[in-house]
Amino acid sequence: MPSRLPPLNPLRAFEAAARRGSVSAAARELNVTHGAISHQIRALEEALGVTLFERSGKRLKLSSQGALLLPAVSEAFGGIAAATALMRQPATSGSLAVGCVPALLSFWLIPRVNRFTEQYPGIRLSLVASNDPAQVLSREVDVAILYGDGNWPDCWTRLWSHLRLFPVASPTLLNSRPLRSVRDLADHMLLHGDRDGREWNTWFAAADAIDLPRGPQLFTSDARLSTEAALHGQGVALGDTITAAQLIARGELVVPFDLTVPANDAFYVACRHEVRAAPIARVFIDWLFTSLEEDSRPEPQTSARMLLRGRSARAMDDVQPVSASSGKGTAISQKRKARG
Amino acid sequence: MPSRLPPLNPLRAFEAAARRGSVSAAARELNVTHGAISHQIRALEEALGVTLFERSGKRLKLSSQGALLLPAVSEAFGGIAAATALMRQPATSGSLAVGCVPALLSFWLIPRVNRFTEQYPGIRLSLVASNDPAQVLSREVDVAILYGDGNWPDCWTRLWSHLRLFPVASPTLLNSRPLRSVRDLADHMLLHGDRDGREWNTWFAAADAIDLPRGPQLFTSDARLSTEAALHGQGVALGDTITAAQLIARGELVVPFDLTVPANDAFYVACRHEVRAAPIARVFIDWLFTSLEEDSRPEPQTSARMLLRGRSARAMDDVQPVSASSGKGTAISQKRKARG
DNA sequence: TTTTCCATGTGAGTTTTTCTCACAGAAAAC
DNA sequence: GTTTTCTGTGAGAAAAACTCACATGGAAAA
Repeated sequence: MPSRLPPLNPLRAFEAAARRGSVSAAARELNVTHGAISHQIRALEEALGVTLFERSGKRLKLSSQGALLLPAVSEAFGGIAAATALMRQPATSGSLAVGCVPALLSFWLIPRVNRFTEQYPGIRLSLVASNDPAQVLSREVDVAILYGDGNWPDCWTRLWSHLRLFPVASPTLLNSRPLRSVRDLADHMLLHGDRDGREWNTWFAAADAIDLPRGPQLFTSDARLSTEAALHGQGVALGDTITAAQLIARGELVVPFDLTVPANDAFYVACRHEVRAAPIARVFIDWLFTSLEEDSRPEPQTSARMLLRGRSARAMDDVQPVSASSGKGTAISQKRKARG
Repeated sequence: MPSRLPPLNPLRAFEAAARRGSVSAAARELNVTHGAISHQIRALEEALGVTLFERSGKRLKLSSQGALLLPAVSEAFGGIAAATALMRQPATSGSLAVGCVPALLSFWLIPRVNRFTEQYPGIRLSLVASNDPAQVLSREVDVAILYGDGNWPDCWTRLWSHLRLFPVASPTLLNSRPLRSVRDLADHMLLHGDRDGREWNTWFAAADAIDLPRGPQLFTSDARLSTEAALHGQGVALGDTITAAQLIARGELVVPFDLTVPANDAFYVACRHEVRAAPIARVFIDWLFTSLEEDSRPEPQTSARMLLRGRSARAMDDVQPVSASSGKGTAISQKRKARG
């Protein structure tokens, strides 16, 4: 009766040799002689009763049976290596790859990340501008802040924040070409952070201005670009209280109208289950949530409401003021992939 | 510089002990002494620099660090075991445990299983009468034919057959006490294959006889028992074209009315993903589907329709003949767990 | 064509790992 | 309280892993 598992050390030698395509290279990797690898491969072939390599010519070539075995073994050892690497790794040192929606990365995370790195100097963050959930599973990133509906199977996922959308523009632009009513938007370039103008359509619908003639339009692939264009006075973009909050607070962007539109989607934090269990990931995720709370506690409530109230006194034309109904002020919403 | 992988044999001992929650049980499983397991766990803890078990009381309890490690290791070893099992196992030899709904097992699979075993004499089938999906995951059975809605997570699942229900009774019984109309059912014992009479209620509703007075009732835990009672002339049960088809074809049961009722649930074939990949499971599953096709091809279409048409000529009272709408004849439906 | 380099295979001997055995203490069951 | 069952431990035995030295053969360079 053969045991459930093959001899594991010979299996390790097989995996290294197959991956490297060379007995000598595997030997070097595992810090043993080539003879040891050769013996181990033979031992495994004998235990399994199959030929794992074709031996024709100087170098080994994987047999069809060996090719069947390699993927499962590679994955298995990969999983073990990752899990034990986590065990060896102290809670507050090591590297962490973080994926983040581009606009959020530029306008929220990057201005704040020094708070995290100062608190955890042993952690080396690697930031990736991306809204691709597949990068979580493929291990390109360890933790991701994604914009979407949160339905990513096989991941640990938690809602980070809902959003609301509203128009933003550079104060310089609005000084030279004021926005007194929604109709005045036709005099400005509309800056889209999505490719089909869905965000702006949603806002116009809520403003009962879906059929209003529009001026020139600029379409960009993500909200970071449209926001940057707005910052440069190119036109009016749709912002949200999270990514645009600091820009608004610093007066780099102003909010001409009181109307906000809730997004269908939201920001979520996601990671693989095994990563969620790692202390280094946990401290970063905890930091994300507490940072958001701190942002939404005394300061952004003040700045967002003061700001929007200022605008409503100036541009109350056919857009009605939105009742500030919650202590969190007007949450900003946005369309899927548009915040990306 | 620690190697990429921890010592693999100690890791195997850890996994077995953690899974079993017992050093002695792990020792038995791996065919070594408990002392060997104890040493190996210690060696692993030393190599990783962590404590994997809490040692308070008699038995081991997984520590938080151990709990971090176990899932990855279990999965890794599961993948290796599956891959190597494939290598060792010829396609048409070995043992396969099959779970099957009791009625289907007795009246469909057992009369046919010789066809499979004759075709694959090297395969040793083990049959279990059960409709419990948990047995698939817990490895008590390798493949299961289950009656339900097909929603069993973590399993490979494929629809095998939909069903329709209709009354069946022994010809001997009907000779002495004929069924000329639905009202005549009150003169017979109603044989239930479920505990709440839901099947018969469904059929009576379709027959516009939900309020018809009913005679004596016998409730059984599964359709095999109710069918067997019908075979013994105890009364009228609800049958279906799959489990009752052969009985009907052989004249052991007759169908007094033309009305059939579709089931909410169906028969599904289910197995663990790793089992699905095994050639031995694949040949059995393929055989199941081809056998069903062969059953529904020329012969059962003929026998089922001839049979039902015979009844409609005899008992057309207030039950209207069902239009034979498909080449597969009248499919038989039944209620969840009732076919069990 | 010959020479050189580099690859893997192999058997015997050495080292390391795995395992057994016997004893021990403690917890749990009776 | 006694008995059973559990895990831990050190020393020694057995098995696995590894080294070493020799061997063969393929491929590239001269």
